[in-house]
Amino acid sequence: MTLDPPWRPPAWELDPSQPLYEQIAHRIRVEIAAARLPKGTRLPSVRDLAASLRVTPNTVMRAYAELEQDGLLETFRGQGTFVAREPGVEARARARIARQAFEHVRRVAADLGMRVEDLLRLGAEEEGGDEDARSH
Amino acid sequence: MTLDPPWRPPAWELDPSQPLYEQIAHRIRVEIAAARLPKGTRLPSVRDLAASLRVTPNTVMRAYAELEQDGLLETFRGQGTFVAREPGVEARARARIARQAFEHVRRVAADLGMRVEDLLRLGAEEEGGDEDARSH
DNA sequence: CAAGTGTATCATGTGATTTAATACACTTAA
DNA sequence: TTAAGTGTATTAAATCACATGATACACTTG
Repeated sequence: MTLDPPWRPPAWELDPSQPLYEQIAHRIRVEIAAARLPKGTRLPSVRDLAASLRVTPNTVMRAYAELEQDGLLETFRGQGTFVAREPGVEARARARIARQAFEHVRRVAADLGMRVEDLLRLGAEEEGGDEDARSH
Repeated sequence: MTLDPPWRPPAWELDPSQPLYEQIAHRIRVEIAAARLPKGTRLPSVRDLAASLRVTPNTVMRAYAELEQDGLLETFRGQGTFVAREPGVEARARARIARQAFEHVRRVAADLGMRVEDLLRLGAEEEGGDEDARSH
């Protein structure tokens, strides 16, 4: 075999209380968006990544499937899973993430009746503060 | 009875795939942060809100408990649940939400190796666009 | 053919969430 | 005192998404 040296994922910690397959998909999405995963790059096989993450192949499958659904990946039976060659994948992935982030703060700001600008300024000021301010 | 006219929640839809008690807590948190729920305001009784949301009293209890834990509410047995009188509740609630929102975009930007400023600018441009841009 | 790909389908287990039904402790008005 | 309305606690059960584990199939390449 040894067609292409498959991309090797960086050390991953799967902690946060989010579905495993979502975490996996998210990490890959980010790697693509950040252009650290060039188009055409071969991903680890479902079984390999599963083993490396101490997870079931089924779970990795679900992550890959979601990303293929998004058009970020393309798979070929018997060959492997690759970052989509379609032009603009990185840009699309990046734009998508950026838009979601913006809409998030947009909604929060609207809920509070604030402008996005002011909300973020306030949030930045609170950096590292608060913790458990109220002594109760 | 009829001590105080308890605060009447606006029409609520409990759709998003988040725990019910989290959704309830979030809505109240926002109302407090936005100062639409002044300190000392009496909330609907656990049973009333539960009935109005077509939910179990247990679920509302959990939401109230979480907010009391955060110091946003204070409860008195036999009397009811109220917005904490402690000075600065609204500000604290608002600051907390703002900080979380900021840290969110902060992390996303870091993941992409972008500055928060640029991330949001990009996200704002994409407003309403994309949808399902890739034709696959 | 053999080894390595993706894919599909089960049955099963697990854990958080939610329901439902009670029961208890307290406060207030009648 | 009584009754109605508060919050609170407990228990059993149902549900559901998630993840596992095992197995089988389809395909590509050397």
